Amino acid sequence: MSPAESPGGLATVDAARDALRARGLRWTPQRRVLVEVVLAAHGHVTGAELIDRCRAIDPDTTPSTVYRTLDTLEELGLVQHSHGLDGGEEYHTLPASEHGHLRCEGCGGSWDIEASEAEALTRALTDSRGFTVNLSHLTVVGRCKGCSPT
Amino acid sequence: MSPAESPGGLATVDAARDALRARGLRWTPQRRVLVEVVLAAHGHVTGAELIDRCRAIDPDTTPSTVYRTLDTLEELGLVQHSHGLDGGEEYHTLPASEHGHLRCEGCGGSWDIEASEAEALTRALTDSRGFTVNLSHLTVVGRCKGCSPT
DNA sequence: ATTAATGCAAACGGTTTGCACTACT
DNA sequence: AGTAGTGCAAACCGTTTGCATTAAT
Repeated sequence: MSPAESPGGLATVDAARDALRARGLRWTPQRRVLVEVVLAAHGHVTGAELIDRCRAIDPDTTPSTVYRTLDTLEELGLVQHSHGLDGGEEYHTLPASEHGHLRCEGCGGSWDIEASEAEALTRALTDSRGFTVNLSHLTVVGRCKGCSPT
Repeated sequence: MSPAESPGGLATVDAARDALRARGLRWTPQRRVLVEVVLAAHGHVTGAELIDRCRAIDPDTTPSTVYRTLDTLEELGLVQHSHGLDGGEEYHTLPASEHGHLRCEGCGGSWDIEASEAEALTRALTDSRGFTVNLSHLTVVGRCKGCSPT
């Protein structure tokens, strides 16, 4: 058995390799590069960004391979995507705890919103409408302290 | 003077015409069509959608004109855009009150979130981080009552 | 040997641009 | 007459696809 059943996140390169192989999928150099890049980013990155960073490691990186692998990783629950300020897709590793994102329109900064922080909202919506919030898809846009409207 | 100073929203075709002319901008047939369509939609519509609906009225509608006019209308504060489930741009008229959106991943349904409903969240973020939420850019994704995970 | 995955190149969809022309004021 | 706005066509960007080839198992 593995050291510990990961709660779903992409914790290490080895975990990704194991997860893929466990499903009869293959572990390739290209996938290794992408997984490394995704892990190193531990934030929110667009597909195009990921391609660039992969190319920094392997200049021969191909878009189709990256996108296809991202799809695969998402199916395995190792990464997830949401949408950024410009509406573009953004990928991020699935961390131990589900969380939302905070984006500043001024500086472009990004922070996590913990479940506890969003609880007031999620509970309000559940109570009043029976609506279940997908926290990891939640992006709150606005202005951070430093970029506040004077 | 106008009947009533609109609080910013796009209420009628005439209001749009007046707002444009007040800035030395022009009122054209194409703009009239788009404004009619946007008003009729009173929901969230993508740019592509708007183009289609405009074409239903005027088959000669051109994408560039629509997008350019949407930009103009947004500058005037008559419409605003946010992002949908797929990350695509969605336009909507600026209603009297600022509000967020609720989107169901299951059925694609869309509802408004009133300021009061989101207040718990906005206040929490303001208090703890000095972050000012842009409510009209807020889209909460999840599952509605009917589409709830069994 | 099997078949998953890659690389290429082309297509895609929505949006944006440059430029000459049109038409609102 | 003056200039904002239009229409066209081409470019753009990130993403997706088909297909023949390569390589992990």
